[in-house]
Formats: sequence, C-alpha cells, structure tokens
Amino acid sequence: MNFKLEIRKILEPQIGKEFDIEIPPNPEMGDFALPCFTLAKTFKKGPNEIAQDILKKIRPTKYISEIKVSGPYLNFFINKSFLIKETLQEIFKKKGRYGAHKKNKERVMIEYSQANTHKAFHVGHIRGTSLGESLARILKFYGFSVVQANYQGDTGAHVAKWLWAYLKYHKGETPPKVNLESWIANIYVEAVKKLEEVPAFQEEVNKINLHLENKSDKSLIKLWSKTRKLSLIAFEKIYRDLGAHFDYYFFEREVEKRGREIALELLKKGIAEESDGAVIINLEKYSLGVWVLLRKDGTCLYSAKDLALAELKFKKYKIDRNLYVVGAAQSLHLKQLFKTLELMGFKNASKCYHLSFSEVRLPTGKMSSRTGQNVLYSDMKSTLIKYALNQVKSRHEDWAEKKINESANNIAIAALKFNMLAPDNNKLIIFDYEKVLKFEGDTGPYVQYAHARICSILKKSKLAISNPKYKLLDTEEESNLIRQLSIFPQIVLEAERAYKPNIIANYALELTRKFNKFYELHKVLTDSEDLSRARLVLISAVKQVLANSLYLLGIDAPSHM
RNA sequence: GAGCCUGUAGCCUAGACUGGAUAGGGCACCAGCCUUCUAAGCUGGGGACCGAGGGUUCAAAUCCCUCCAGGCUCACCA
Repeated sequence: MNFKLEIRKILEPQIGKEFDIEIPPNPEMGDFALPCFTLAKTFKKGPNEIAQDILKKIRPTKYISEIKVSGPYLNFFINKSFLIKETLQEIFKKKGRYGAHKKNKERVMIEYSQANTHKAFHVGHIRGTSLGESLARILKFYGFSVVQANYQGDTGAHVAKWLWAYLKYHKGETPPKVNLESWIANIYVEAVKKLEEVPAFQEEVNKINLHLENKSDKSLIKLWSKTRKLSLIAFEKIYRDLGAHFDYYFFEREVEKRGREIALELLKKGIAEESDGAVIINLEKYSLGVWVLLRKDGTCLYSAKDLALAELKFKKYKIDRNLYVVGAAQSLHLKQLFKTLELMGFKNASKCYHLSFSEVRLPTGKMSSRTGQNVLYSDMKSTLIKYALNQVKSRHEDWAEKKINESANNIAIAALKFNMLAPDNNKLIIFDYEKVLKFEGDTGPYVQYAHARICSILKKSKLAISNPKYKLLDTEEESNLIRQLSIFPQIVLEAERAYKPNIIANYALELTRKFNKFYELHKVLTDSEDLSRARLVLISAVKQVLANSLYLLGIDAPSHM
C-alpha cells in the first residue's frame, strides 16, 4: 500500500501537483505531513491559515484515518489497523523474501576482496570483503542477477619480490603448518625491507619478474605455483569465516598476456605512446595524468591487466554492469581505467562503476602489507574468538563445548563485520580491539541478541501462530514496531540505490531498539490467549525482518546466544 | 601545488542526494531496573554554538562560495 500516493490523491484536487509529502520527526505528530510554507505564495496567505483551509476541504479515507493541523503542517494519520494487518500479512507471506523487489534482467558483476597472494590478508581486507558480500546480497535481493567475482593478484611485482626473498634468504624452507599466514606475510615484509636497504637488489627482483612473466624458468614457476596455492588456500579459509562467496575467480596471471596485447594495440592505434621506454597513455587532457601500461622491460602492469579483465568480464560472463569494490586509494587508477576503456571504444565503459571505500587503519597509523605494520586476520580472529568464548561461557555454563564454540565464533564474526559495515563507506575506520570487542550498544551482537530472544519466546510458546486479532496490538511500542517493519522494503531500495550496506545496518539497529523497548514493557506470553497470539505474530515478524536485515549484511541470525 | 574524500558532545556514529516542526543513536560517566518470555537488555541524567566565515531561502547539519584541519592520490607496486 502506497500511503504517500493516497495522500497525494486527496490533496491534488485542492492544491495541484506541486508539493512534497514528508515524514514528521515524531510519530505522535502523524505518519505523513504536508508543510504548507511553499503554498503561501500561490494562496497569498500564511502557511498556518492555508493548512486550516485545506483541512476543511478534505476528508479521511479508508487508508487515511485522521487529518490534523499542527501550525503550518497538515498531518496525516494512516489507518493503523490496516497498516498492522497489511504489514504483518505481507511479512508472513513473503518470509525471507520480505523487502525483496521484483526480479529484473540486469546482470551485475561485483568484484571485491581482491586479495593478493604472497602477502598478508590483514583486517583492512575485511572491510572490502564484507562490503562486497553485503552489496552482492542487497543487489540480488533487490532483483538483479548478481555475479560475485574475486580478482586475485597472483603475479606481478609483489610476487616477484616474495619469490626473490624466499630464494635468497629462505631457500629450501618448508612452509610451517601453523602460522602459515604470518610466514608468508613476513617474507614479503622482509623483501621490502632488504630492497630498501640495498636498492641494487631491485635488479635481481626485476629478473625474477621477467622470468615469472615469460615462464622461462621452470623451477621458478614451480615455486610460484606451490606458494600461490598456499595463499589461496589460506584465503578460502578466511572467506568461509566471513561468509563471503564467489561465483568466479579471476587471476592476474590469466589476463597478463591479453593485457600486453591490448597495450600494444593501443600503441599501434596511437592511443598509447612510448615514453622513457615504457608504454603509457597520456590522459592529461582529461586531468587524469599519465597511466603506465607496460614497464620499460616490457612486463605488464596492473593497468593493462585491468583493461584485459574488463574485456573478459563483459565478453565471457555477459554482464550488463560491472561494479568494482575497491579502496579509495585507487580512485585515480579506476578513473584512468574507465577513461581508457572509453577511448578504446569499449562500449561498456560507461557500465563500469567504482564503489570506493576508505581504509581501515590502526590507532598507531596506516596499515600496510609492505611494512608489516598491520593486524593479520588470523591473529585478530583468535583474539576475538578468545574473548567471545569467555563471554559465552560466563553466561551459559551448562552449554556443551561445541555449542559454546559455535556461538562464540558466530558472535565474534558478527561484531567484526558489523563494525566494518556500520559506518559510511567513505569514512575512515580506526581498527580498535576495544571497540570490536564491545558486544553492547550499536553492535552486531546487539541485533543478534534480539533475534535470539525472540526465538527463545517462540520456542517456549505452545500456541499456534494463526488468526491473530490484530486490533490487540494497540500499544505505542507495538505501533512503533509495526511502522518500522513496514518501511523495510523502502530501506532495501535506498541501500541498493546508494550501494550502502550501512543503511541496512542502521535500520536493523533501530528495529532492535524498538523491539527491546517493547520487550521490556510488555509480555508476549500472557494469560490471554488472544493477546499472546497477536504478539507472537508480531514478534515472529520482527524476527523475520531482523533475519532478513542480518542476511543482507552477511551476518548470521542465531537462534540462541 | 592539483584532484578526490572526511570534519556532528571526551570518543564513535545517523541524518546531507530530495532544505522544514525539539539534530537521532551508541561508548564512557552518574542514578536506577533481574523470585515473571535470555540484563549481550531497559529506564532516567548530564554532555552538541553540526570545523570557521559568508551567501541563497519564509526555513540550512543539509544547497552555493571562501577558508581551516585531517586522510588518500598524482609515471613504470597493486
């Protein structure tokens, strides 16, 4: 039911089509409002008087039960029992699909996570991974056909550096079973450090990079392949933890050859040019500086590889839109990429979007895989789980160990992901253990807890949830809850349109707050069967919408915690 | 120097696209609430000249301009 439209129908005969309906700051004032300020000019009267005049000319309808004047505002109250019935029935009918929109044919690829092999997966990567996963779910829920893609950097200078440092300082070492992640990360950090100390070593690295790219050294390729796999296995474990799922994996290695081809084609066409021996494309007239495609030794840079990747994505996977979930630091790179695609005559250039997000840093400063100044995922996870484990244990001494472990894991990941998703994409996140380890207030576990509490009531009740007397849901807390439930589809729409999971996160917090207020003041299981039944229907609906919200964030909705 | 992003209480954050009725939350702090459905919860309290200054408007956290502060980026890393 579109109440705004209904109100417009009431008002249009009186004041024409030029007006806005807004939502009052407080539900006690009404559900919708018409501010009369703008009408003052045409009616040549004060806004207060205009509101009075309009009120005299209009009547409530089936859906709009009451219309009141409040100063310069005309306030509309929707028919509450209609809203209750309509909203709750809709939720029960659609269940996990409540809030979803109609399917459409557009196929959207979301590229996210993009972890590089031979480097650390640190907490900074969690933001992009959580964000991409959530966006994929939101867009799918909205109705797009979504393809989730990961593009992993398994070749290039950083890999060459790692291989170089391994061969020079760790040759023959077998990768450890425990702390594999930090072993890999440390060798990379060591490489960077040694190169800083002795810049001349760069030539050795370049040689390795060349051999890596033209596959001329078999034993090098074997080492590369083996260590690459170690990284990828480690990443998969992390993705399982984080609930990230990919339909396709692209690797830099597979677009390297085509990347160079494209660069050379562009050179031939005169779009690219040679400069200092390198192949570049001059984008200065678009204020995008100079973009280097090939190094002077002919090896391929990520720029050229990205051109090949874009081509591959549209050609092979028949997508209509291509979303890059990539850190803000790469904004210029992506602008250069999109502009070059356009100059190449690539017809889908305008279908590429950069969804930028700000970095995660430490209280001590910037996080970096190069310097090792970071928090490794594996270290962070064990700290988090350990804390969560104590929390769960202290509350549920009677639980079996398996249940405790599962619950702790669940809560820890929820807290972490919610922390990454709740602030606006453009805001810097300072990673702070103290904050992530807070399971109270505006956090993931806060929302999960409400869900678990509802599950617990539903489990306890023996009443069938059917034929509720909706009229019994007449307290202020219940009205607030229902109103919040009813706007969920609109919230999904906003989150999709803006590519902002934090809209869903904030919605979930608000719904949780409203539920907790209700829970505190009213009992669900009462002496009256009718009332209990009606409230069971209400809290089931809340549970469903909390679950849907959490799903869109990529967070589990536990039935107990 | 140029471009992009950010600036809301001690700290974190919503609201800015689409200007409206007392700027929502949270952490921390203070005072309360567990013989009744999970206190990871709830209630109350103090704490904000919405970075600064101009402008537009009946009305500005929101739009425009200038400035300040911070972050990111600007040729062979990704």
